[in-house]
Amino acid sequence: MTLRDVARLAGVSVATASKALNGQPQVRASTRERVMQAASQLDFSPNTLAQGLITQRTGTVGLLTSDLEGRFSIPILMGAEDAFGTDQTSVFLCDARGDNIRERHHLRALLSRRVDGLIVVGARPDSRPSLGRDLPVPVIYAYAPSDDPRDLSLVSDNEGGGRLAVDHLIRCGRRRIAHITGDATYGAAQDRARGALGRLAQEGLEIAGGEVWFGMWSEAWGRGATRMLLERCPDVDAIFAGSDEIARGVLDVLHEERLDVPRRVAVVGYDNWNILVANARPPLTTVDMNLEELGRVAAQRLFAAIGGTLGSGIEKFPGKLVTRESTAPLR
Amino acid sequence: MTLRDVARLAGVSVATASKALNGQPQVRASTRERVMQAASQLDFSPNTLAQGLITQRTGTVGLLTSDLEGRFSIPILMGAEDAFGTDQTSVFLCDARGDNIRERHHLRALLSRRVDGLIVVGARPDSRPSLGRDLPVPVIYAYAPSDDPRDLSLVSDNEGGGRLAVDHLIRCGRRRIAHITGDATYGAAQDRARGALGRLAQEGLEIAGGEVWFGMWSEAWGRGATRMLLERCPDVDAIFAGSDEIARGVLDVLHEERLDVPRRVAVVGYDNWNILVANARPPLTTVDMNLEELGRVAAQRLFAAIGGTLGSGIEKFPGKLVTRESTAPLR
DNA sequence: TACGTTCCTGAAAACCTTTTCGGCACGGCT
DNA sequence: AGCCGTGCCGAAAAGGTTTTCAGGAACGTA
Repeated sequence: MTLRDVARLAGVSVATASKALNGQPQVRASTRERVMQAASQLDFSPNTLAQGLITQRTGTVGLLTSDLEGRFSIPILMGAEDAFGTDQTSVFLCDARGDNIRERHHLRALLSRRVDGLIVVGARPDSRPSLGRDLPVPVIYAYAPSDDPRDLSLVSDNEGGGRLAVDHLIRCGRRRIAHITGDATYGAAQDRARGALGRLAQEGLEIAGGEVWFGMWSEAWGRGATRMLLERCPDVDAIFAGSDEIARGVLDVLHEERLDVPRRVAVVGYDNWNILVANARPPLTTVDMNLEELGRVAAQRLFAAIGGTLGSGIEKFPGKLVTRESTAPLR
Repeated sequence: MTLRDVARLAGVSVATASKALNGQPQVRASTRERVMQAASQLDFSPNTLAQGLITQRTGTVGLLTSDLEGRFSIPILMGAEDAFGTDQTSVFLCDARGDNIRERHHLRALLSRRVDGLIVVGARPDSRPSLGRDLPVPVIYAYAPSDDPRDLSLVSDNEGGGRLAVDHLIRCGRRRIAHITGDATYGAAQDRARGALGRLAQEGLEIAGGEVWFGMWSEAWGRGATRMLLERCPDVDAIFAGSDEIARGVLDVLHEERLDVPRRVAVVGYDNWNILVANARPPLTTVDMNLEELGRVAAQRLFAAIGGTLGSGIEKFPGKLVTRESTAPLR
């Protein structure tokens, strides 16, 4: 099962066998053919440890995530896994469970396995501590940016997403647009709200209800806020929810109040979380953060940086609006 | 950064340095101390590739999943990751996207990386093709069993889960219990139904509505089936739903019909999918498949089998009932 | 002093591959 | 005939570690 066996079967030296299998030019075509045949006959596959030891490339990367159960890591992880493909690169998955010292442990383990690079996926879209600048491999931060601006971070453009949602509502002819969103301590909530307000201002509109409704990332808050909103501003004709969960709560109350969606009130969510949007009544128009794409690009950037050098700063990824039946033009 | 550097700094040979760091007995205490000091001073961490090359143990395992986005792989993956810990073992994550040839590719890559073992996580609870018996490393199938009974598979006990749910409803004093569930081609749906019917028979009860309602794993089906059920059997006092999604649909219709949950009708779901059960009105009693535990045990079994040998057959894992407000004793 | 023990240390082989470089054979040229 | 160039192949080193085994020192005993 080793190269030596292949070489013996083909009647050549290991050196020649190696060159034959790796497409090196200094080997006669007929010899190469014999080696290839021997290799496939023995079902030979090279020991990547030995390869890595000598080439100083392992063809592995570490994926350091902080919460696997969180729904944001997964699409990014899939995108990255996808981009690396099965060809050359394998991915070490490490979940730090949000624990800093576990993260250091994982980091240490990954480095001693000589990974070629690292992708760090945060749990919340707010910035997280840098792993440090003195690592022997390139590092890319995804979703949650590093707090060190010299690192390279890829994040979702929340402000753009908020603008996108409101823009769509305006194009649907809505004029009394409210915004119900989650925890105000989340940068993402602030950014989405800023984008929404910006687009409204551009149109000369005020936010319906007089303010952005910050609260929690839950259906219950979506329900509660909607009731308060309807009391203060009964003629609202569109609600932009800061998450699909909140949007579900919003829909629930509108349904109870017999306010037709989308004819009377249009609703836009955020996240494009399939289980929520597909089952909603009616199916929910929402902003998709394009996380798979983000993961894919992270992988590509990392791949390009291996051996070379990495950029720095925070790169924002635009989301995209996915329209379903919860929004429609007025009449 | 290599062992040679450590040895040089400590004034010993690499052999002695290796033995000192690995706790081998044939080294004087003072010498060991010097080596340890040198190692920590240089922040030395051994090259696991070289170690693996010589010890024939890489301390890595492959996690071969068929659908990452599926919600079932993730908890299992977390349990496994958890059990391996950061100490010795790292996990290669490979997602085959349900594609058979991609799976073969990944398998080949993992073997050439000399993983010490494999965990295969299926997408559906039905059986899947075996990877074969002639692999050089132990393999454990999780969630979806292998179709070869000589392999070792760890799966969730769906029949037990169905029994558990109905048992709880009976203890709550319910007598007219219905079962609305998903796609009849899923073994899991059949098993849960069998468990439910078995427990009912044991109590001398018939299923309310006269039959198990098979359909789809969606809220919409939950709503539709509930309407039909209420028409055929208006005095139903409990509904066991085959998934939390379906249960959400059930709750929705009961809410519309002003049938109080749990006083008038009790509802039990399946999966304990947090986003759905926590946000439900009222929060949903449900069966938790204990998938993290399953993943954890899979990892432990695999770890034990490395070097040794593995059992075979299908091992079932009991679920557990998580009670919330959607069920309560009658009066 | 000579010898056997015990304890510790280091040289070297091994794991498997890649890559460099020297060498061999052969043909063509002067 | 002697020389050079070209094309192909193999010996050997390298990568970093573990493990075996031989040897040296110190010590006690005869």
